Amino acid sequence: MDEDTIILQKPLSQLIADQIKARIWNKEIQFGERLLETELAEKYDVSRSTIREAFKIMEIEELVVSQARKGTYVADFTDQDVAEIIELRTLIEASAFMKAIPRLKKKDFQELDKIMEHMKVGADKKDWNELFDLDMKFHSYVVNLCGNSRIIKIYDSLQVQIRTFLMHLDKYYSSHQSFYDEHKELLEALVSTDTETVKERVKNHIEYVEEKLLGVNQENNKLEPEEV
Amino acid sequence: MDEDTIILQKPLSQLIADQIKARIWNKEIQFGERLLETELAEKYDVSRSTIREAFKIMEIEELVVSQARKGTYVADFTDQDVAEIIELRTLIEASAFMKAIPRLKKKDFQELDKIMEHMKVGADKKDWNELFDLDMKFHSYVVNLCGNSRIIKIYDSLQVQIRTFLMHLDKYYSSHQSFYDEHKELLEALVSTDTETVKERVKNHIEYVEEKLLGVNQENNKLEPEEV
DNA sequence: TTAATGATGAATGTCGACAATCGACATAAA
DNA sequence: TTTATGTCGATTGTCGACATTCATCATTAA
Repeated sequence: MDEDTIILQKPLSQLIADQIKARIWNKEIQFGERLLETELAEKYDVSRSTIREAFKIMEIEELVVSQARKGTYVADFTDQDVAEIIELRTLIEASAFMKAIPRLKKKDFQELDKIMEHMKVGADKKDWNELFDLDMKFHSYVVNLCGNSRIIKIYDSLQVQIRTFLMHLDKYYSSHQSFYDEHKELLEALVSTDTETVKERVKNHIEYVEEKLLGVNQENNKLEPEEV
Repeated sequence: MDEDTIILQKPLSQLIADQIKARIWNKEIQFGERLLETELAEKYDVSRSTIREAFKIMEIEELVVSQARKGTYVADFTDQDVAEIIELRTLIEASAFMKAIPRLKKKDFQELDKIMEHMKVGADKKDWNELFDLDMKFHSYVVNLCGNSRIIKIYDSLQVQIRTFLMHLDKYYSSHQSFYDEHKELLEALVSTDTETVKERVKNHIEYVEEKLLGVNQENNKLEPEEV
């Protein structure tokens, strides 16, 4: 272990789960890779029980999959998985955004504006990592206003999954600037408070992520790939 | 424990989770009740580790909620929770049904017809328990055709939750016969394969469950309550 | 050569015990 | 009486060890 500070209050298993999650994001652990209880227990200097609990936590977040007596594996995001996640996200987010519209107060727009300012900086710095963080913040902020804790929970889980497979791509079919512009348009739709406009823009926005970031449906797409 | 047959192949923790779930359905365990690891370990004659694992399994199904160092509690379905679950179900099911329509084959309709026949028998016997089982089968069958494993998973979890709080009501604002009729109409809509018709009927159907079974929005409802 | 069988090591499932923490009650101070 | 503090039992968190199951590979028979 890097540190042995005595923080606690959170269970060790939760901390371990966070560490493993970070490792996956950093590509130190690959998709589909098997996670061995014994090995990780030794690595983090904790017991196997603790690792097991950490696995369960990550299983709830759908970051790992475990089969009885077959072991625990990091989720493997095939094209099929990505398509499923995006379909579900579209469904959930379009609905949540529409429910959020009438609840948007002045201070909410101020908050969203602030995120957009940071995103502008991130775009100038061409920092995808920061842009993705702000992207998550932006969308989560609106979805959190929908008032349905179960929808919010599912959405959070989807965000983690999306973030995870985005981190594992080695190039994106979009510029940092247009990523910013996309969110700017989405915000303008929200300001209009017109449900149909918002619904359309959310769907377009997610389509954008699918096509321009992931590069799927490239046969219909003439853009030149940009390096990250 | 009732039996000590040596089945296995499934982890003990999974079997324990099933048993506890059954106990909740049978009202032997109340909503919001605290589940003590020690007590259950003794009751089922297993170690606390096993009970802990069972809790995690139920947590994934959202049947229990656990807070670090505060314990694990059976989910408490407040009116707010029920509203959230139904909202989510409407969203998910309407979408899944529409995606399922073009995939419905002859043998699928035969299967659904068979379920309806059983439901007719259940309605004649005025057996809510059986009707609810068949209701779950009917809806799950169609949703399973949608092709998105994540949507199916969420739907399964919702079914379990709905089934759970339905079992805890002591009366329903609907007759067994009209429960059957509702599904008959839903099936006819599917046969028509018209997306808009199906979408409408799914929403009406879930509204029906909400109003006629749960008795919410009774101010707009002149029906006399029927005993179970 | 191929398929079936059996032995061996590795990994998961389960266990009981100890450690850390929480909640409730009793006691004391204001 | 009310609030604060300290003790103690109860409960969860973590641990290391044993039991069971799985996967691999060598061996053997066809």
